Amino acid sequence: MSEPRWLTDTEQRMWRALHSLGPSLERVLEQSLDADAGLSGADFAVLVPLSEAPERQLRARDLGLTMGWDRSRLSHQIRRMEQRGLLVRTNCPTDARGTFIELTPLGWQTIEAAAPAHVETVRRYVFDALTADEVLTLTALAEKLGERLGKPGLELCDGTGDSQADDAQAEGAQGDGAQAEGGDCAGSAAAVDTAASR
Amino acid sequence: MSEPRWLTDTEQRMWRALHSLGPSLERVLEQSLDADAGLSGADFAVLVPLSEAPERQLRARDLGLTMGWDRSRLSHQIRRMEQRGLLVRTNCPTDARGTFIELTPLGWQTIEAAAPAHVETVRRYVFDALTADEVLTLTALAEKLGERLGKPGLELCDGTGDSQADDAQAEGAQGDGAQAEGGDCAGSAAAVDTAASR
DNA sequence: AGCTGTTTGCTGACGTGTCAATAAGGTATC
DNA sequence: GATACCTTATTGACACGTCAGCAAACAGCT
Repeated sequence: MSEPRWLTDTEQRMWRALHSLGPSLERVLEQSLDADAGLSGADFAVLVPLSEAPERQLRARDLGLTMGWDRSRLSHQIRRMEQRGLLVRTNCPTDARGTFIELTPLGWQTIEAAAPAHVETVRRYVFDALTADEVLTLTALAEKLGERLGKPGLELCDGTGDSQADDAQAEGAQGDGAQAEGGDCAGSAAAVDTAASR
Repeated sequence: MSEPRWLTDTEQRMWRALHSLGPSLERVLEQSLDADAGLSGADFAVLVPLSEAPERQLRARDLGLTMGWDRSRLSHQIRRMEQRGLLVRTNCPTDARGTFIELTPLGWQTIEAAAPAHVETVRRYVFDALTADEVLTLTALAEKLGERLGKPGLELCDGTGDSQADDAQAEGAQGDGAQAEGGDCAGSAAAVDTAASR
């Protein structure tokens, strides 16, 4: 095993910013969603596809596929939401295994009331900070990364390709190892990801 | 209340890509971290600051501030990790309320072994897909958004300083911990605009 | 028909994060 | 030194997501 390709200062800075972005975004959205409509992010995520579906109902299978959710997770979530009266479960006539999830009037009313505040939050915290060009740029970058991350087993694909990545900057940024005896690894760990939290 | 400022198609596309990025990233990191070292993201997040600290120990308070974690969450996490032998708790001599969290040899060995694979994962899934210019661009955008979204956990974060800046790296840890995933509302992206149209 | 494998959905157990309450040590003020 | 208040850390109850396991229903095949 060769020496790990530790991150440069520049890379580290990007990594921290990028890695902390998800939780920050999530935190803000979840909070305002709950404050405005008494919904969790998961609640909202379920309500949206249902509200868009014809008859405001979907098979549990399709709902799960749409959201990329586990069947188990969806089942638990649906059960809780059904108890709160946001939706109901009905039998699927064509497939006895299936279950239809249908929005109740309360569920519809709830998401209808929540949407304006939600979009306003998204605007205020995201789009109001970006120019039109930046939106396009960020779209391209996010989609590129998302595509790569989406493929679970993408271990050895880069060999062939155009890994144009570069390594302009030298590394060796790990200075800090000094204080820790011996192990320069302390620095290395930090180099990867001080903000490794999830 | 005026008409909500619904998202355009272009904005919606960016929103979807951006909003799904966090969960995707987390999923990949968590998975490989667990496969390579038997650690969760939270485990790793705790180990990193400890491994960098002098004497490899920190007060629970400081550790919590560094990561932007709740006291309660930290206490639970520390208890579990102590049971696994990764760290130990000792009394703080100067403040009887305090608790020192200290890395055990096993804990040190664990993170030392985990770091190389972790940084390799980050490279493969993120940096290998980006050019040097893109890294700079993404850094700027992510930092701009992150700033607006507020510091995830850390009160003192980068803006204010604090940083023990030994060397290049350092700089306050951007906590981020905050809450765990929760819904990755890919759908919510849609909702922001779709529910709007009607 | 029977056999086999897959799909669909549910459940219980478990790990983790959040919240409220608790306790105890410190600090300020009178 | 007694009072009130803040800080620090822990705990238990609860909500949520993941996992393994289950059962019923479908589909394909002989």
